[in-house]
Amino acid sequence: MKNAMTESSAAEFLQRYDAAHYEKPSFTVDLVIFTVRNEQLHVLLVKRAEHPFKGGWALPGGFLDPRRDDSVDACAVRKLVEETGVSAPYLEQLKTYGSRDRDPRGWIATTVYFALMVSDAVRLGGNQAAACWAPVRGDGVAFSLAFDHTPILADAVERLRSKLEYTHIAVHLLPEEFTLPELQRTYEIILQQPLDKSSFRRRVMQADMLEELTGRQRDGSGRPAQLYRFREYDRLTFFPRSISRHAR
Amino acid sequence: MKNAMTESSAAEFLQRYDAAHYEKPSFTVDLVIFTVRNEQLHVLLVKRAEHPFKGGWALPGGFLDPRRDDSVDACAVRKLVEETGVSAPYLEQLKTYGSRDRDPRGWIATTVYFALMVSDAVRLGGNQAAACWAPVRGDGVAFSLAFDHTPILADAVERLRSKLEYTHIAVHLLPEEFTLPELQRTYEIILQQPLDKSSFRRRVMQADMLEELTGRQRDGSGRPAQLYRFREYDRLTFFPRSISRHAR
DNA sequence: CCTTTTAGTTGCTTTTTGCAACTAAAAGGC
DNA sequence: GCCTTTTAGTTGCAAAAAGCAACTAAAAGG
Repeated sequence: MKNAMTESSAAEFLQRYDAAHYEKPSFTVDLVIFTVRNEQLHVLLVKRAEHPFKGGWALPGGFLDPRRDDSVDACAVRKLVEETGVSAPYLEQLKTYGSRDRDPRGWIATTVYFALMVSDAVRLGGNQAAACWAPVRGDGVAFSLAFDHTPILADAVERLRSKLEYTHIAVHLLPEEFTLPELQRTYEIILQQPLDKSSFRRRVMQADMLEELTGRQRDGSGRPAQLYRFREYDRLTFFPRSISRHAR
Repeated sequence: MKNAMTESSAAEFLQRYDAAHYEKPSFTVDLVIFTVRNEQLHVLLVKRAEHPFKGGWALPGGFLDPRRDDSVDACAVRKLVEETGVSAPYLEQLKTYGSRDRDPRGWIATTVYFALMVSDAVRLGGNQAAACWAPVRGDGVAFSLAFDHTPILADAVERLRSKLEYTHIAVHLLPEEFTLPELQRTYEIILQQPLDKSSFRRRVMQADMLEELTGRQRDGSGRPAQLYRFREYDRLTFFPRSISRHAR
């Protein structure tokens, strides 16, 4: 685009670049994978097979490999598949944490993603490591985690609750077909407060995001519930107003 | 904490770690610095002094230096001061972008922060490089930017608008003392739509975040306006409902 | 066929918002 | 001085939205 001289000096610069490169921090990607089972929010943890924190529980993740991973997002997807066998749930970048002290191996930055999935869909331990679903109480799990994973998990839980207030993401915690009472229960479990049935239904129906599966119902111990499917799995839609504030 | 054998094997592991380390991507921190001046949202851009994209406009930023920077956040603060001379405005992490292609020098990840500041407070060009405030129209600036900075800027603008909908962050674009019409104007400029005066004031006053500076007023061409100060500069508070949706 | 259980609706009250008209306090022209 | 213009700030009411509770609906089980 520019003249020949600029082009050649750019080429020279790039050639010399390797020699002059900055000292680099290490770079990892970690995952906070949420699911709801047994009426409780759970997070996926793995037992560390190596030092540091060998034998301790941690968020799944690991080093980004510039040869295999085309991008940070691709690395997150790769680790998600390795860990759960699931390829396309809801996956969103949370935040990047990096400092000199957070890992005894040195200056390491980690980009953390959070994922939502249906617990049945997951096949644990594909990565050879011991893994478990740990119930989330308050803003974390009952036991301590490796590295700075406890505050990271707390951030993820806060983000999840906050996004639940004004978006539809909870549908990603349910199978493709679900009922309105199931969806409401999911919100209640994560927000930790009961919601009014009629207000909840009004809100969801007005958002016009659900498609009624005509004639399909789910049986239970009472009247069968109508099944629905989420209309646009990719687009994230917003409620004009937060969902709790005035719970019942 | 564990037994001696575990301790010694951990020490050994850490000693051997350097040899076995992964190939690392390079790591930079970039800034999207917003201000409002002349009734328009502006973003700070710098002219690149070196290849690649030498002479082109880009978001300010650069390589993280593990020897100087204790953390990614600290690196962002350092670059903010280098670029603007301002140390403590509103600074929030936006997102991390990283891939093989986004920079001709190779696999580089960048963590992008976005900052809000009062335009008068800024002293440009402390970093020797040419810098300018570029007006934001729609979701970006009128000319093309280096690297993938155009979509990054679009993400930042979207995040700014979205946060304005349900938080108080606009106060950080104004000097410490400001009037309600000034605050409303700031919202209108960024959201690109007129807001109803009475609804706006009700909303802000109910949030109870402003402190009236009794007896202090700002003169203009009409009735003088009451001056206020934001009460809690650190805490971010939420409106229970988004601000636009039904504009006037 | 009566009770229990859960789903789903309806109607009314309360709260919140949108809107427009109103008052208030200054400046400037005449 | 007073009238017009300009911008700040308030008030009152209609419309919309949400909370709440009582209602109907559809199944299962004894």
